[in-house]
Amino acid sequence: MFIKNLPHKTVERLSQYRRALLMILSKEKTHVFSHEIAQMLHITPVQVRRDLMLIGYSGNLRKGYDIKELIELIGKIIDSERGQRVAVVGLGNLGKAFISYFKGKRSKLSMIAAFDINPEKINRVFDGVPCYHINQLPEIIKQNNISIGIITVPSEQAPEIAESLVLSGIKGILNYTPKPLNVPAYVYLEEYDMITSLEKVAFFAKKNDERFK
Amino acid sequence: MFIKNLPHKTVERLSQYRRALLMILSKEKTHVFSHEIAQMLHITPVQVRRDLMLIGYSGNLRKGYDIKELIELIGKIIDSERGQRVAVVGLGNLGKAFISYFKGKRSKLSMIAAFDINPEKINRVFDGVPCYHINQLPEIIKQNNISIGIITVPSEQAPEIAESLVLSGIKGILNYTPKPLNVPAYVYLEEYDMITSLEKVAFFAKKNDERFK
DNA sequence: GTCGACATGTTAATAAAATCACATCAAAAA
DNA sequence: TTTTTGATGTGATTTTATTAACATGTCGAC
Repeated sequence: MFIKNLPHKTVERLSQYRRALLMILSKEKTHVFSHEIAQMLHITPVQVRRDLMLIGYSGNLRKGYDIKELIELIGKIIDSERGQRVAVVGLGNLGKAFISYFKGKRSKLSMIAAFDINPEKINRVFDGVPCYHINQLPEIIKQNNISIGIITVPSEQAPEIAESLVLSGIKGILNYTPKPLNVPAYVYLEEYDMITSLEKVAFFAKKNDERFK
Repeated sequence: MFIKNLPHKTVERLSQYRRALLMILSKEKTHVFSHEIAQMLHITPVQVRRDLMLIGYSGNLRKGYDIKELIELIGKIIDSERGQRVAVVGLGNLGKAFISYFKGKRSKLSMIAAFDINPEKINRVFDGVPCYHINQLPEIIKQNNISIGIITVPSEQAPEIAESLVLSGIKGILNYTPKPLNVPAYVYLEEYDMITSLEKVAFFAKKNDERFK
């Protein structure tokens, strides 16, 4: 399914719509209104309708949107038909958090491998995911056709890991390290830094506080 | 220090500038050019200059920006003069990751407490941070004047935790749960969902792949 | 039947963020 | 001195994202 140039924010929200819809889907409730979706995610109904417009989905004027149909359509758009395989590099607390959190979420994404350098972790299975030594990374990535890598190693090591992932043919990287990475244009890179988020919250909390005082 | 209405994105970058600058600060290197900062963070020099303009900082036309001065100025803007105290609710893998990650980062933010319900964790210290039972939360938050809460509990419990934090007088919340929260306007709320991020990477990786094929 | 209530779908307007384009200036080089 | 180089600072523009406004359509009530 092709929709040209879906905005980044819309893609994020589609993922959230789907999850919210999966939660409320039931025998009794087969349809949902834009304002209901909006309320669940604390956004406006217009935003929801606009997003659905962008993916070309039409609801029923009186009943709202068919939940099941909508879930399926979102899947057709954001999932890859053949599924995508994911690996976590760095099985520290954050890597583990990701894996546990991921587990059980049904999805076209499957968590295939973890990598670390700690001998105690290597060749063991964490939450269903086997852990290998980092120098097996290229081999395992290629063999299993893993296309997405999540980097949760200490930041100094992030650049070499990224390079190794790219050389192994990865298509997308999610970097949780504060070290900004350099990747070629054909690899999609998303970065998230927890400390920055915290400082942002601190800043706006302070500001809010002054404003409401 | 007051600058009216700094854009969200600028605040995020200021946090990153500061960290990058702290890394390169040394006796030999006292000044930095906008294009150097830009290169470190993979953004454009104009973006950097624009951000610095917004906080009213002027560089030297020939030498660039005084690193030390800039670090200090950013501190004056994004830090709270009296410091802010932070607590993590939920000492699972993610909560631990946050604490370890946070440790040692010098800053006006101090991690004061963790909360959990697991008896094995309660009344023990993790990475310098004491862990209490969740029903002590209001008490500890108030006593220690904690103004920022990070939520890393399982998502079902997130709403009640958020409510409890708000009632205890928290000023900002960072929610790592996929459950969108409801808080009054005087509390700043930032939400981040790892699964959504991953799905986003998956989507754009797929798209990129098609485009470059 | 027709009217009112209430959703959807979409164009237009606005706001937020990033980028372009260039005036300006200081120092080194000619 | 004068010119060239290479940086900053910022108005103007473009791009991205959100919100407003409203035309349209369907069902139930009367």
